[in-house]
Amino acid sequence: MPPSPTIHTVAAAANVSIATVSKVVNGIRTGVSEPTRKRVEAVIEQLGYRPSRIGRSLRTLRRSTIGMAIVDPNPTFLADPFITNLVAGLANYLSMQNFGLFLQGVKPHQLQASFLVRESEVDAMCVMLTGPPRTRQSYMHALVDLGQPIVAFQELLDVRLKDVCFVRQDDRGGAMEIARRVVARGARSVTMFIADIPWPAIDERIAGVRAVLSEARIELRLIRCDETKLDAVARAVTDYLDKEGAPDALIGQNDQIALTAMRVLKTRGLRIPDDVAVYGFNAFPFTEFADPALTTVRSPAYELGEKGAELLLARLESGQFASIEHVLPVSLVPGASG
Amino acid sequence: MPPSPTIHTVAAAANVSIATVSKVVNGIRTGVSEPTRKRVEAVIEQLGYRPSRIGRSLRTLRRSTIGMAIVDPNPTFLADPFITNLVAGLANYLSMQNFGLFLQGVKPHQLQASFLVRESEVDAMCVMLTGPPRTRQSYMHALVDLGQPIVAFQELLDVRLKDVCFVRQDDRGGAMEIARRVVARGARSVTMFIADIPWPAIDERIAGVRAVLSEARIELRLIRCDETKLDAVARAVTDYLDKEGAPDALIGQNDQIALTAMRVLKTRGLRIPDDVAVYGFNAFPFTEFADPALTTVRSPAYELGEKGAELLLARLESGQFASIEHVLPVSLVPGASG
DNA sequence: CTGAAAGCGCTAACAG
DNA sequence: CTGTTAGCGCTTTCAG
Repeated sequence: MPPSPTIHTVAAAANVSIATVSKVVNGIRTGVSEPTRKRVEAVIEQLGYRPSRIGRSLRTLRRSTIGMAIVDPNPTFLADPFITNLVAGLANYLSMQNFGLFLQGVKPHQLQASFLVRESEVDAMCVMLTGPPRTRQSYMHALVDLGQPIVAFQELLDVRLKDVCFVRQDDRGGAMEIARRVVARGARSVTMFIADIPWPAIDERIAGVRAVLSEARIELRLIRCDETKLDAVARAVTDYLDKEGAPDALIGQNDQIALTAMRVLKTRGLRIPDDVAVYGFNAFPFTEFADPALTTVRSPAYELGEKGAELLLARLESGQFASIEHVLPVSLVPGASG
Repeated sequence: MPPSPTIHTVAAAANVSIATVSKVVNGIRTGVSEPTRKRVEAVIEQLGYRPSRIGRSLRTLRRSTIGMAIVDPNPTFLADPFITNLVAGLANYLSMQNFGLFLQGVKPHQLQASFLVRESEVDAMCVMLTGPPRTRQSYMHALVDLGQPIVAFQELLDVRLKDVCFVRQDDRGGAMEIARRVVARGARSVTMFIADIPWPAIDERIAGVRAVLSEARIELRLIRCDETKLDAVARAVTDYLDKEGAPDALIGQNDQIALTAMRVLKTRGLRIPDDVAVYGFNAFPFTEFADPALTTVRSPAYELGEKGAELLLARLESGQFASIEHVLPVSLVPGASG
């Protein structure tokens, strides 16, 4: 296979200098005559010349590439539709602006060893973290030390972190809407099933639910389980029903948990929503498979990705983030489950 | 913000030449004394020096980056769990070998305009295509013309395409297993719901089902619908039941279709599997939400991604693909739906 | 309007 | 063992 043509190959073939080729490639209208431009363009076409982003980057010191690190102990780090949609929004917005997306799933303890951190490759970073608060914080610090702009998704604002922008959805607000529905139904006992590792977004949801319920003098019970394993969730729900009986309302931290709970409730012969009202969070397509349709909250995951990209590119342009936090609204998706 | 330290900064601070720094950074044991190494490493640490992949790439003409183009008219090009798992497998394998993944979702008519095609940025490409056969073929040719190695996922082998490796799952075999179950149940009428645009993997599934059924002298009815819209699927199923009545067995091209069909059947009061046996394809987690559990086929999507990465890296190393096609087996996941 | 030349950060061959 | 040097492909300034 012959080596790819470079700007020199093109220049030689078109009998011009590399400077002229560069101007043509970059669409610089001034300083190159129409005949010359035509000739160069013809040669480019004929040779199949593709400018090297590497060469350009080295010269301009801009890489036009954003890194996205998804910290997740799970190898299938893209499994969650929330992340998936967010990445799609991010990738699409970047693409439109001719920016590339460098995607990497990284296991919690490997972040430091990842070349996204160890080597200099991208103009800026996006992160989606998991794990307990202490660990996440140390990740954020490690990332900040890189001296690159960062967009952190679904993290709570930490003003001590410089050149970081926090982009998240209004989890608290969404949870409050759910809780208001619970209250309106007249539920007296409410149980929420949540992941067994702390997560800022989930804490927000809990806080939102609690705020509304406590005002109505309704107690909230919290049950933790390994939300990544559907059978662990099912077991937790089963155990709960055995020990405590059925609550009036059951809230899942996300749709997967709610749907799993719904199955368990149904096998017990409990009617939804008459015996137990069920609520989820995130409103992704598979929610539609539920029967009855799940009452949930739509996550603007795709829009979060887009917004993160937008803010990051603006930051690269202007030298600083316009704002250090951006919260997108969520909206209730009423179903028949509660 | 001070500019990032370069190899020169480090060399100056450590009182050595840039060549020595380079050796230390790249772990070249020979030709640098232990004290010098220590000193350089200390400076690197202290300055927070991160070698630039750009500089290295320019020099070595290797970018250590693979591009993944997902051609999809849908902006949420990552929505399908099959693709999601495949990308995760790809990304993880590449990461382990210190390769980066450049991810891009591209609308069908935009492939040529994408910078992954227009500019030279990656060492090799992976593609996941959609669309009618003619179009896909033209995409493949456009990609081949780039003169880069390509791994095409879920495409049928085309020996005319040079330096391309086709990585796919045994869709036909999986479909045959499903069909054998259908036959074993004693079904006489079988209907398969499929996407309204042709897709090689789906054609394989159809062919597999048909092969087994025809041997048992069972006719297969094919119904096309817009599989990307769940309500379109539901409507197609409803229409079919109205016009033709319930078949003994209903096969969905994928789990989403099967689950949607199941809902419709249930609202009609049809029992599954007694009245209608239902089968899906791809076995992703949400299948578990179904009641009864869906009989389906597990897709080795993650493994496809890994295998593609492995073959591509080996190709980069050796100069040519070891084999031009790689087919991974699928396995039946028996459920209670048929 | 066009071209010569410098230099972005790095590796590798070679000289000392 | 260490340093000097020549580019890799490109953009940009400046001179012609």
